[in-house]
Amino acid sequence: MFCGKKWGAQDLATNIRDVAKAAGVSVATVSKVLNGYTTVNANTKERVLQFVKELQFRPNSAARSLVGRRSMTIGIFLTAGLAHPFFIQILSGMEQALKSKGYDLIYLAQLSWNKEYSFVRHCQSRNVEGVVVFGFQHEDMNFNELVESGIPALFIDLDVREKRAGFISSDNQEAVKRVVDYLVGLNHRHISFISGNKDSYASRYRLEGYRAGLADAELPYRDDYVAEGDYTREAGYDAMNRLLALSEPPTAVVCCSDMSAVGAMEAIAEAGLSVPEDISIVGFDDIEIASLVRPALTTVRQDRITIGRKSIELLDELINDSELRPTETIVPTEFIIRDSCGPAKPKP
Amino acid sequence: MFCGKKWGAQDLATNIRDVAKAAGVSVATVSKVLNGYTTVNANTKERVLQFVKELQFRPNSAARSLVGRRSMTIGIFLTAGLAHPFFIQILSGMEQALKSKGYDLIYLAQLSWNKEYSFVRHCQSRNVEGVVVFGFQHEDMNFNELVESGIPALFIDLDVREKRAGFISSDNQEAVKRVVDYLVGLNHRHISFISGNKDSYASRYRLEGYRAGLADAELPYRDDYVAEGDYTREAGYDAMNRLLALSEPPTAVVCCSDMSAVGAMEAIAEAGLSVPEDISIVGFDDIEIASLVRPALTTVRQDRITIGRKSIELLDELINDSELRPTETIVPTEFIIRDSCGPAKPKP
DNA sequence: TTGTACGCGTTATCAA
DNA sequence: TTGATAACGCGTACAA
Repeated sequence: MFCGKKWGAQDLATNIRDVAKAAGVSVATVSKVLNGYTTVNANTKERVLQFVKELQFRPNSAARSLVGRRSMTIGIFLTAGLAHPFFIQILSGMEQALKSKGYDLIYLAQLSWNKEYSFVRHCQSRNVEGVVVFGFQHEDMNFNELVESGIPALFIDLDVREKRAGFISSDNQEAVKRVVDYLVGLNHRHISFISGNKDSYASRYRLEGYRAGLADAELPYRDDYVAEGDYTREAGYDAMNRLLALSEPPTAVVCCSDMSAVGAMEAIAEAGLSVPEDISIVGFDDIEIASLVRPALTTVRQDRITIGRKSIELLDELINDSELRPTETIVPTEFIIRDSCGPAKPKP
Repeated sequence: MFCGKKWGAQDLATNIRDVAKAAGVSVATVSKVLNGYTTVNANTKERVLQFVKELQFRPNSAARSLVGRRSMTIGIFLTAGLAHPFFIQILSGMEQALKSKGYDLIYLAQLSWNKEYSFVRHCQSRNVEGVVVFGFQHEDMNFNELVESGIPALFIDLDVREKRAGFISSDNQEAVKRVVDYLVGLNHRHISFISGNKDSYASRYRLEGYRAGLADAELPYRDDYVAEGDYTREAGYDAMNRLLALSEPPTAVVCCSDMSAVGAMEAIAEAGLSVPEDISIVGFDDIEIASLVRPALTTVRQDRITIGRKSIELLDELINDSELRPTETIVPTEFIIRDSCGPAKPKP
């Protein structure tokens, strides 16, 4: 059976009254000291702080958020679950900022998609001050409810410009344009694109970059050179097979993720061709696998640490300034050249 | 500036009083309905539940935990940070159990190692009901404080048997013994072991398994065949180079992680040797990379989903039964045979 | 400069 | 079977 709120035999958690008693002042004074009021005598302040330290006092956050002060809690809202290979790197970036801003991170595990459940209500019941959202589309359930709730929200990889909501993403368009420029410089004239989920924000802008790169080189845009994927290895494999079946297959392929690039390379190997001699491949993300695979993958590195850190910093601004206009932040990428690209084969 | 606790123009969060008013009953009655008391009329119960649904009422968890009821919050305590490649898979397993038990997960980001900071106080101030701990050693700071605090704790990969604390891990010893048996079956007589951090719990028991396997095959244990690593690729690379420098290098190597196996394979390739023709390699974990690398890595799969799920289930038991004796749980592993092992070369 | 007293939203006790 | 009310720990007007 559950045996009360505390864990030990007796309640050991010191509260503000213990500190007040020890320091010989009132609880109000202790509270003022802790909340940075200047209307308190330097000596008493000193004394109070000393006992706070001695008794290892930490204000109970439940009581604190109950009286209407801050809960110092940020929620994360993920469609893909915590273990998403890309998101997890973002988390490390978030850690630093969370720490320096003093937030703890709460993962609302109860998330479910049935009608009874409301993510917003869940946040409210937890007194969450703001949320980071990842893996979302505009059409998804709960989206409007979230945006309209006025809970400060920061979206990763989804362009949301609403009151109290901002977003952050890599410079997808510029990144892919640079990749195409690079391939053009290697004399490629038949360049394909394997997309991510077709209406995901990131994939859309990467496609734009692809078109811009072609336009810049005065190369025609061909529908059949764009193969739809969904960021996965399997989708990359299938997409590549479709491209190989064309009467005039591409000599270079830009993929929307490293995993789909790996899948594409497998398809190429199965077709008896080789990378980069026959076909050049470029990935996206620079996950660990990119440098492990053979040939090592030329790819676009997303600065996930910065994305994570900035997410929290921006969310913190959104929380602290209710009048802030919608913010959007684009994080530069880095082009990592390894071994999966080579000069285009001269026409036979 | 910060503008009050709520996000919108007015406070929209319905509370228990709103529900009571709407249903024409007292707050006490609503509370009883919500907490499963049977001393409430079926009709009123019905009415109350209807308005709870209609108003989308969710009890404020801060208020709830303040009055001494449960906070439904579980903390995680990691030395390695959230992005640890192994831990992240465990998280997915935890998700399911958290959801079904009704917990949310809080990551105490403020974690720091200075003297002022007390992890236990942090948990108490957040009313955390229990913690999952990963990446810890017995000697680590805060360890005693945590164990003595009486906060229910579940350790992953660390053998802790204390009041209110239990642990879970893979069957490390058995797993490695089976690997050695397998290699012996391939006629290997010179089998090395690349360890993880030498005093980590997992590495210690894997070493035991290695010794047991050798003993079983009546093969001598040689100190110089055990190379210390720390689970990383770099350490695996270095360790392998030390093994290759022996006057009688091993023909098979058991590694404590897939990443160190990858490092070892790189060292072997650089030495002009090949896997598995010259040297057989076995990894541990079966992370995604294991199947991507060439040759695909033969390895031990840890059932991370089960480890994660059981962590929460066990912790839940620890939370709900203060008299529970220390629990320990060993999760079976699976031996995954791929392409990195072959028969031992006959002596020249 | 300090202290008293009320309220935050909920649960538990006890009287009705 | 229901309702009034005292906690829970803290922040903050307002009084001293």
